[in-house]
Formats: sequence, C-alpha cells, structure tokens
Amino acid sequence: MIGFETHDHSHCIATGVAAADARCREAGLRLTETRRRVLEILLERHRAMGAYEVLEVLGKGAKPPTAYRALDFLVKNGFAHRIERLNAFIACAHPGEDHAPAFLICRGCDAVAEAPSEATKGRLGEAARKVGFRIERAVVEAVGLCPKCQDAA
Amino acid sequence: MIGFETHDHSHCIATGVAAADARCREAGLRLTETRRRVLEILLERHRAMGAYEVLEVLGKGAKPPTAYRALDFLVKNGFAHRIERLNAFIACAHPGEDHAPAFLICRGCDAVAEAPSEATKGRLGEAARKVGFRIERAVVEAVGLCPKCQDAA
DNA sequence: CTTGATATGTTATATTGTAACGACTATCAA
DNA sequence: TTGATAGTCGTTACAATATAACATATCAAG
Repeated sequence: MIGFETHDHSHCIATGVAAADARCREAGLRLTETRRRVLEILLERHRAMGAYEVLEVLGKGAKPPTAYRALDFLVKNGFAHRIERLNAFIACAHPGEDHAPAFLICRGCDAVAEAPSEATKGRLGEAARKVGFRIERAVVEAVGLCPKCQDAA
Repeated sequence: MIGFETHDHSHCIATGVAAADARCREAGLRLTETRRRVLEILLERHRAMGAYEVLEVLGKGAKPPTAYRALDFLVKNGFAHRIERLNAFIACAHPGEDHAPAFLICRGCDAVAEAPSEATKGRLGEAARKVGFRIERAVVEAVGLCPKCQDAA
C-alpha cells in the first residue's frame, strides 16, 4: 500500500508517466500532450485535485472540457482514479496493474492513500450473489484521520 | 439485506417514519414538518433521489437550502444515506440501528440496495491500522446490474 | 415572558460537470 | 496522393449540484 509516509516524489512522477507511456503504446492509445500534462500535474501534487484546480494549473485559458476530457481518459485507462467523496481526481499509485482500489481519505489534510480492495470478495460479494446482483465496479472510500493529523489533534 | 425484491411499500413508509419519530423523541431531536415530509418522499419513491428532485416534489416554491437542510438532518441522524456516486439520497433501510452500510447500485434502473458493510473489519481495516490511519466512516458503493436488468440485457 | 438556541425563508452565488459543433490530426486503405 | 474514418481538441453556452449570508420565525427552558 502506498500511504502517508514521505517518499521520493520525482521517482513517482517519472515512473508514473513512463508506465502510462508504455501502456498506451502497447494498447494503441494516444497519450497526447494535454493528457500527459494532466497526469504529470496529478503526480506532482500527489493528492486529490478537483477538475477546476487542474484546469488552473494547465493555464493557457484552458476550458473545463479540456480538463474533464483528459481526466476521463486517465481514469478510464487506469492512470488515475476519481474520488467520489471529494469530487476529485488522483494519480494511480499502481499504474499498469488492473485493480479496483480502496482509498483512505484524511479529513484533516485531504491526503489520500490507495489500498488494495477486495470488496467483491468478502461478505459484500456474498450478499450480492445472494440477491443476484452482478458487481462490475466497487467504490470504497474510508474517511478518517491520518497519523499526522491524529498527532496534531 | 433489503434488496431488489418487491415488498409492501406502505409498511416501509409507516415504519420508517415511526422509527424516525421515536428516535427523535428519545434523542431530543426535532422531526419538523419539512424533515418528516422529505423522509416520506424518500420512503415513497424507495430509490435514490437528487436534492433537486426532492425539491420538486416538495413544491410550494421551496428553494434548494430547504431540501439540503432536511436531507442533511436525515443523513446526520441515520434516517437516510447519501449515495456519493449518484449525488443522491435514499431512505435508510434499517432505521434506528447504528450501521455503516454498503450499497449495490444498479446502473440499469438506478435501484439501490443496502447491504451490511464490514469495510473496517476486513483487510481494509488491517491495511489502515498498519499505516496508522483511523477510519471514522466508510463509503462502499458497488455498481453493477440487478437481476431484472440482467434479464433485460 | 424573556432568552438563547434551533429552524426556516430568501436572495444570490459558488462549484462541478456536459452538450453541441466545427476544426484539426492521425491512420489506413485504395 | 487521396480520400475515408475515427479520434481529438477548442470553444461557447449551459445544466446540475451545492452553499453563503442574513433576516425572520419558532421552540423549550428558566
């Protein structure tokens, strides 16, 4: 799990973009300038960002659809995730792997950690099967306090 | 679990409102006319409704804050839940019990079932403890197809 | 009845997200 | 090369969701 500990940012950014690049080449997807730039922005900040916040960083008088299109592309192809609870987006911490993550969201500092999720395997999966519901995608978002914010309080 | 099967609606509404009434009395909360009406609306429809949809049903030229305030009250006190993924609200299926539910959301017909959640107990809970994150609340929303919509497809 | 807390009505505005359309670009096949 | 096609982008306008702020009204306790 990639969590709240500090770490080497520049490495994150480099591997994140490289992974997206590689995966796009092999899948025939186009990692265009705007898309790459938005991914970099998410990786640099390394936290959940709203679409309009990304838009500001893009500058150049970019309009909402520009940000939303790039973000949609990144989310659809697994390079970023949408955090429903925050109406925000965050770079994926495990680019390339096929996964349905869970998130730990700190309500103090808005940091977001990505954890492996097995929502469809546990009792929720059982309950779903029992009533004949077919789960396609699961959103798991836990809100609480990260270690730093617990200390601060 | 309360799911996709058909059932006696009027019973739902009666018990839902009664439970809220009882719980408010014992907790010193005020289930005012608007709040009661909004709860009834959610119970009648028995599906996730947007705040503006509730507002329309309220009629009488009600303005957004009226709906949001009532919904906030109901959510805060456990009589309704917010479905992040849909920006919508649904009456609680287990009024009175203290619980952190998971939801099964059908993308075909927008029906929502409430299932017991144990997000903080399973591996997510372990992962959180491991990094020192204290979970306060968990949102679990699974998107997929309910039995009826699977048949239709 | 007064007081303090809570709830409501109202206006205005903030935030988040899309529809629609025309122009441009990459790719591929004839 | 040319044209066909699908995907992408810039732009305008707007839709949908949510909240701030402030005046008024209501309730419950002393």
